[in-house]
Amino acid sequence: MRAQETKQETGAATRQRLLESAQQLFAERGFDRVSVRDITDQAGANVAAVNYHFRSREGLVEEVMERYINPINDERLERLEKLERRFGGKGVPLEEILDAFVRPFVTQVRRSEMSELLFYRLMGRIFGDQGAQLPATVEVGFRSMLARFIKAFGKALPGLDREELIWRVHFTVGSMIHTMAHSDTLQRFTDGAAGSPSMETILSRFVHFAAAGMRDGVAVPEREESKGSQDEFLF
Amino acid sequence: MRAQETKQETGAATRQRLLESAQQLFAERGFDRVSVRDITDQAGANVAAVNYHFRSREGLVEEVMERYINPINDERLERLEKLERRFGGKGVPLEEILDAFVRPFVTQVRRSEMSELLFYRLMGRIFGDQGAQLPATVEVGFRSMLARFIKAFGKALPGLDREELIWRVHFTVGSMIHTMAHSDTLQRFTDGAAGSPSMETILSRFVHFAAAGMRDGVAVPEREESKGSQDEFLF
DNA sequence: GCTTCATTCAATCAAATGTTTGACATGGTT
DNA sequence: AACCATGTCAAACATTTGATTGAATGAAGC
Repeated sequence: MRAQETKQETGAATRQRLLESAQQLFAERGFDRVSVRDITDQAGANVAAVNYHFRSREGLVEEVMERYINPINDERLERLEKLERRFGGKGVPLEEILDAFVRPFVTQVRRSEMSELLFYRLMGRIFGDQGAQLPATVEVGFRSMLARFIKAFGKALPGLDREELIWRVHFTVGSMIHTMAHSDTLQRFTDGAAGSPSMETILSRFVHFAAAGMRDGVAVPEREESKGSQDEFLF
Repeated sequence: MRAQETKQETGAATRQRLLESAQQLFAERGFDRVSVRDITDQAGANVAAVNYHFRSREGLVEEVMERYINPINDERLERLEKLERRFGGKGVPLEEILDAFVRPFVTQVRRSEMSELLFYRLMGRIFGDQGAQLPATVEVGFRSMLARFIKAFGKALPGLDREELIWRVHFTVGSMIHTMAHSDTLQRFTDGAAGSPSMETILSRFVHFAAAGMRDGVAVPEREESKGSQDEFLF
């Protein structure tokens, strides 16, 4: 417990190497499919090092997950608050909120020393490799951040039913995660017809796509003949 | 090899039970995280049964993956062709194409004897649990199906740059997969504020969301005010 | 009754897994 | 010097893993 904070110069080096080997291998193969020995070998460390520095394999997994996700969530909130200060009481534009939601990934990819591809894959896996449930701090942070953004989206889309809104946010989040985790697959499936756009271009495309999707049918549920508000749509 | 086709009445029963236990456990925990013994125990079979009937654990995994995905891809194509016959040379409505793309899941969930939740989770895992790469037949089928749909989307969205189109399809696919795999997570994250909509409602919401996202900025009868067509968006 | 074939099963295998142990090294403090 | 905390390491641990073997079962065909 205490050992993780009180670190010597030399010891911290091994810890760091383990962390970096781990996140790279996790990104490449997924959180399962990577053994403790895979990690220690690549880090040039002893097998026992993982248990010494992180208590258990699970502890290492959790730390890798928290390492970037928590800063990303924090930055998301900072950006959102800044926007709300800038635009005053009513109406941050939808596109700006979406930008605040996704751009922190770009900020953090630089802090990491991983390639863009690998970093985004790792991010995608954290949410996608379901079953590996999120560590408590991540789950809690993500929940409150999401609640905060749902509120902001609600303001930007006045008149939209709350349940409808939540599902559109869900679609948006899914689109984002999948884009991060599987953009290389896209290339494989389309014989390279997806081009090699810069991150900025992808971001822009995503924001426009999501904004249009979320905005759709704001004021009226499109069909006047539908009775109530939260009624089922006829398909 | 040959044993998988030539099956006796009694033998087929065990094979079937293994398949059903496997798909349920895979859906619940993910393709890793389930051991051969987990499966044989739940199926009330001997440990050797998996290797006898499916050659290896991997063989079982592949069969579970192919079992529904291939029929789904087939049904997608059938629906699309039917639509094109109905609407003639130009212009199947975007929403109809999207419907043809997602509705086959609803068809197949009935054929399976799994709960909706579990079935969709399984479908989500097949594409989401990246690293477990798709079996050859699935990969090939998916590729050609996707190419076919991209062409159809292109017709429904005239003037849209091909690369841009592909990315929007990617966003759409991601949204769909995530929705299937993580709709229960949505409930957890939003304290049940997402309601308990029927599959039909979710489908309708998804189709509208994706259609709006894909249509964004495209000059179509609906929105006259849109400016250019295939310009790069400034962000 | 005998053979043939698919199927089932207990037993066993080697390999890989995460974790623990106790010895050892090192550098700083008293 | 003695002491102590921190870190490293080879060795070993008990489980779990996917897979294989060879004997047994049983029904179908001759």
